Amino acid sequence: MSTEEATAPSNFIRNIIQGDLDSGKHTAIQTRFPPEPNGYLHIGHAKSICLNFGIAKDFDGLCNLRFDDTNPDKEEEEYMHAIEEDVKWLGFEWSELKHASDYFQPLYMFAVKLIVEGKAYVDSLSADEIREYRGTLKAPGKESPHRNRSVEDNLGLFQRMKEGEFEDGAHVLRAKIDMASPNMNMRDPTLYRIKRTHHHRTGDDWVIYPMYDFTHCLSDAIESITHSLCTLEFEDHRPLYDWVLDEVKTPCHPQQIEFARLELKYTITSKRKLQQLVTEGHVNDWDDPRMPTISGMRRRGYTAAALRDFCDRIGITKKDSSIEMAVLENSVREDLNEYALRVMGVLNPLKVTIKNYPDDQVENVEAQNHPQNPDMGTRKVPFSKTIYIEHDDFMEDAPKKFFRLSVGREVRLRYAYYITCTDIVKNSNGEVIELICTYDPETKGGSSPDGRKVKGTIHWVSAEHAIDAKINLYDRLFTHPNPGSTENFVEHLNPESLQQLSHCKLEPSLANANPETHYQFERTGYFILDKKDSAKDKLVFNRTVTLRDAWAKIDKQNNS
RNA sequence: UGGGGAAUCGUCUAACGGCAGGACUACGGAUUCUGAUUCCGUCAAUCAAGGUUCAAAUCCUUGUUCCCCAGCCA
Repeated sequence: MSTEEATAPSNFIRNIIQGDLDSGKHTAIQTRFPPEPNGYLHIGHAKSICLNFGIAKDFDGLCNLRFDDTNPDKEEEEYMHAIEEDVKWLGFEWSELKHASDYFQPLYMFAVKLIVEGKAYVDSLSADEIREYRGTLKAPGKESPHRNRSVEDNLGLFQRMKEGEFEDGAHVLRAKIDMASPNMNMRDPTLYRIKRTHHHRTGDDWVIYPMYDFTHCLSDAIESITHSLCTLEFEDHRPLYDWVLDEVKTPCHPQQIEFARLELKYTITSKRKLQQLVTEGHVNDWDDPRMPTISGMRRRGYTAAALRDFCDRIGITKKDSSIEMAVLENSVREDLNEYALRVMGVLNPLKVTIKNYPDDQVENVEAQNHPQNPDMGTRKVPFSKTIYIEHDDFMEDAPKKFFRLSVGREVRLRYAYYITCTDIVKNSNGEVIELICTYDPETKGGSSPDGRKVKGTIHWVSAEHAIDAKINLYDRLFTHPNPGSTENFVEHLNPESLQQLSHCKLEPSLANANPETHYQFERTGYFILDKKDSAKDKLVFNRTVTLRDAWAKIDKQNNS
């Protein structure tokens, strides 16, 4: 974009940080984005990325990318690469790339320290028993019979857990806090579990893995994070976050601040559910353009600038909210409008024969690549006797407000001539398959010497010169505004979320289209070449987003 | 009386005791060789009830509604 992006609007977290800077509590800001590599990043992560990296950028601080890889059962290498790619694509640079697994050794030492100080113990209850002992939301839990083992016993047991002497699940290390706490997280939370799973980074070095609550706060402290930003569901974990840091006595004690997750209407932002869509084949992959994943949106043609703008617009608060798709689409249109190359493409072709146009004549009309920005230049588009126009641009029984083609009506062909429809040709089913028109040779270039007004301008391609393409049109993935809240979200998938058109006709310049360039097919929307499904002789375009359509509204009103 | 949070136009979000503002949407209108863009305009909100105050979205009291927590997930 030509204009510099303004800094993000303020919010309560930025206010806190500004306050900490003003008061001298901090002289430099350090944040982090801590994804678990167990799936692809989605629009909700984009919110967190923009927040964490955006704050670091605007306050002249640093932001780390840290993989929260403490559960090898779920985590994979593939996801890490995808996440790195997505963060970079969004336009951010991390200060350091870290892994929670980098800290397994110091974490172990911290655990030993807690044991020595009588703040942690090895419990030998089964998972089921631990659950029973935990009590309920309203009833206090009761202490494990192993809670008062001696420090020596605990040390020995924990050591042997680490050395692989016990079966998975035989023992866990727990913090000794308060089994009667009204906060369930404080009822002696598990710190370590035995898990004989190969870790994608540490291999088989460890058979015990630290839990999130133990790992996260300490990782933050190790990295000298000043503000640890996370979502609302971790609010109840903050006392534990602080407890661990206080008991381990880390020199750095980051402040955890929670904000509301992003919810987008008519979609889901749950890695588990997105994963399910992929595994059950409801979508083609994580980067299916209908997915709210960063990779899906990228493939669809959404831009990083649009996503950043969207994240700025939605704000940061502690209130549960659900954003309308229109906000996202607005950000996408606003960005693309600036620089998308204007071209002509016909999605549903209707043949038009211009009977008074010379049979073998071909004229190259000059078309602007961006009417609002002449610097983007012009191109030549071939025009001939037989062309295709959009089927929707003809109506047999057209209302007065319909400014396009109908028998006896005149329209302007963009950058070419005025044509008037004189006859129509139908097939045996009564469907219109061809229009017979005349053109006015005096109107070349799109204006007439007599200055007569033509209300409608339509796009077209020369039949002989057109190139064929497939085009994917997308609609919302779900028909329910909040599919995630329903019993079975899969039941609410929109059967019409993907419409594939296979006989589209595009102007010849598109033969050289590349998947990095955003196009506006005039009057129909923004498109991008699909980088996966396209080949030299087989073009596949994805419609990123439609243009606003005033006629669609009028038409809808007429029909209702 | 388990604990922890949150309530402002249809949807988001500002205002931190002093004119309830902005964005998106919707609806009008102007311009237009894209029914696009651009421009102008209109509709539209403080969860409720009390209280304090010259003045309350903001402070106090009492309610109401919604969200989160009982993984050896994060």
